[in-house]
Amino acid sequence: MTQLISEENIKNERKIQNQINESIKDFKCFYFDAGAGAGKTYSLQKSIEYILENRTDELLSVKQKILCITYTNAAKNEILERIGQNSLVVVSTIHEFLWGFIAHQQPLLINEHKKKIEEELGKIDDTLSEIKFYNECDDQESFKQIVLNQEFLDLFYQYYSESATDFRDAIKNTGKIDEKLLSNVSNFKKVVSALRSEQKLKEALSNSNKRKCKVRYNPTRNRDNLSLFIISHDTLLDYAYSIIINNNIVKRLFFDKYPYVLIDEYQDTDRKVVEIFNSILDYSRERETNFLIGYFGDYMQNIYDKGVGKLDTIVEDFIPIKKVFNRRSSSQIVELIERIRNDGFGQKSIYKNFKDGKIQFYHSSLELESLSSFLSQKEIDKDCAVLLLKNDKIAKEREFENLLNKIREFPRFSGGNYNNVGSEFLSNNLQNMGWFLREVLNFIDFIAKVKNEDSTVRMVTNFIEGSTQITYDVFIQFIKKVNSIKSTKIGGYINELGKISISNNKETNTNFEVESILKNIFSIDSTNNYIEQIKKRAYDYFYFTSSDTFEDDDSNESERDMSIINSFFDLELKEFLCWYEYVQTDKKETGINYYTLHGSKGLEFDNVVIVLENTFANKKDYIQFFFENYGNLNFTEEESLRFNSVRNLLYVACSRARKKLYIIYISEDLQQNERQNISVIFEEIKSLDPDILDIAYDSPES
DNA sequence: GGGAGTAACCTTTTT
DNA sequence: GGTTACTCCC
Repeated sequence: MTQLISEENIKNERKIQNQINESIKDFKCFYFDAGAGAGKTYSLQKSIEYILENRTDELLSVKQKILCITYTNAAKNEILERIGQNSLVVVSTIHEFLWGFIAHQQPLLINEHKKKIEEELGKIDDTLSEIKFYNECDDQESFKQIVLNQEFLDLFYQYYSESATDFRDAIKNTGKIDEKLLSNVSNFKKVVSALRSEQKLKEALSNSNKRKCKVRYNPTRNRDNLSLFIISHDTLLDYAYSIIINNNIVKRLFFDKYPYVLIDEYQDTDRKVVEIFNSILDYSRERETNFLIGYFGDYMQNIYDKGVGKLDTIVEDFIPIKKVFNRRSSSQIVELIERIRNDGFGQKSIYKNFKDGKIQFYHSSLELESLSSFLSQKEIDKDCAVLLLKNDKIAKEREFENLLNKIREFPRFSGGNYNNVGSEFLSNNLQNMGWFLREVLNFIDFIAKVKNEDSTVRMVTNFIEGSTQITYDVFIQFIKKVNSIKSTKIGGYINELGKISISNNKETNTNFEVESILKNIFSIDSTNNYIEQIKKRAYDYFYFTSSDTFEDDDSNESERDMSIINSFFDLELKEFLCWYEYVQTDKKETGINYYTLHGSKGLEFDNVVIVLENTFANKKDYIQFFFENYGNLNFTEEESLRFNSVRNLLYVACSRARKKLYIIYISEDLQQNERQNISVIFEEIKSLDPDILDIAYDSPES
């Protein structure tokens, strides 16, 4: 059934776009708020097209461009796809753009960098002064000399991650450190690390005036390395902010070049970015130059801490434009998400007749034993997404749990590097994937293609050097041999694969080396003992924590503890295949898509199943807090932040559904007010507990 | 019982 | 890396 839009709503929608167009025409800055599924990106696209239709000649004659800022590369690509290539439109992520804009201002950047280093040195000073033993140290200078000695540091970092006792013993055995300084190991570590960075930063500072010194932006790693003049995302914004705010010439360069700036998903952009644009706008007004800023977004979908969220108090004189129509969902869903946001935004379905949606809320007092039996019971198998809070649970459902847990044992993913799991292992952006894991993924890609009967010959032979010369006979022989590999473990599998030999007596010039596959994928050079070489690479990757203390890794190779590496290669190949399936994020029309609630942002499905649980974000009542406090108006600032973050996440997740939405809430028992509020939002509460009749949970009225 | 030190545990996502 | 949970000792 096609959904129908009334004449009136078609008109209403057009009116909204006209409002935007008028603002653009008159250079009146605006912010456009539209709910989930309203078609924000479409409005943005139309706005760009409007400018192109009316101002192309003008832009061309003064060599100006339209600037469209997005938050993610994915969004950037989508917009580029929609508007097509056009030299008058620059579409860019905010970081990419700002870096392009200030990268060549090296003197200014170096200046910022020096300030940043000074700041950092100040922080180090504070840290040191807070630690008692160092403060009371009679001779700090000689202590410094002892611990900053390279040999000492080598030992220090070698034992850094060992238990406190082992670490203490190792340091004690050098005979250089008085035992009483080691009574608190973590403080000792803190002091030595602080002194080490202090030394490096001071060195960097004294080098900063050299000509070759350049500040560089590294977008692939979210960490500054100030002593090497490398900055990352947040620091880039800091520098850009300072440079632009304080330089009218730079501001003028900006608005002379880009008279129209449109910003997508404004709620996610950093507050500093808004302030940068505000300062440019102020100066353009001073100079009486036309300059337009338009924000497009939905503050209710701000689910990351850094985003600016609501704009009204930051851009007070901007025209607010709002769209209440929802183009995605059935009226049931639209009404539900309106209740979740509960701020009177007034969303409504744009359709006359899209009223066959369905919402069911289930409570379960125990963790679900089998999600799949729930799914099959509900007979949802098409265009469906299951949304879970944690990556752990996704790994479990997708059956690569052991792989995930093994990964977390390595230094690269444990301790302070805990967050690397997300970016380097679970990232659906292959560019961000860790280098060794990318090799593994590549290998799995090869296996998957060999195993898949639908693969073309080309898809498989792409992995083989000199593959153009392979005869069909040889190819079939090869596939057969690969498919008869017995080992179910990845290490064993690689081993057997490396041993495959293809008899090739017909054509002497056919150059087919099975080993070239492994050589290519894992960038190894010698021709034997593949698995050992690959394990060596694995070690280099998994044990390199990049905390810039492990610059050289020619640590005694014979001393390397390979036990975890070995158990990594003892994992079932199947787990790797499941992981591979998961990170290939292509949405499946049939079958079930798994995402985190966060990761579902921007997507849509006919059917959505959301599993909610309370242990999340270091809380034991993450979801409960929202249900208990729904409608509460007396929040402290902290409570309000907490409440909003759950609300926004639920809003994002629930608004993915077009037709059917199932919520499964896992919570030991429901409090009275919690139950009441859930009933207000979702109406009926059903129980998934086997021994409880549904009726016991019906809403109070019934 | 409390304080100090250590070990264990942890949310998501993007740039 | 930051917070919570445990353990040890006085």
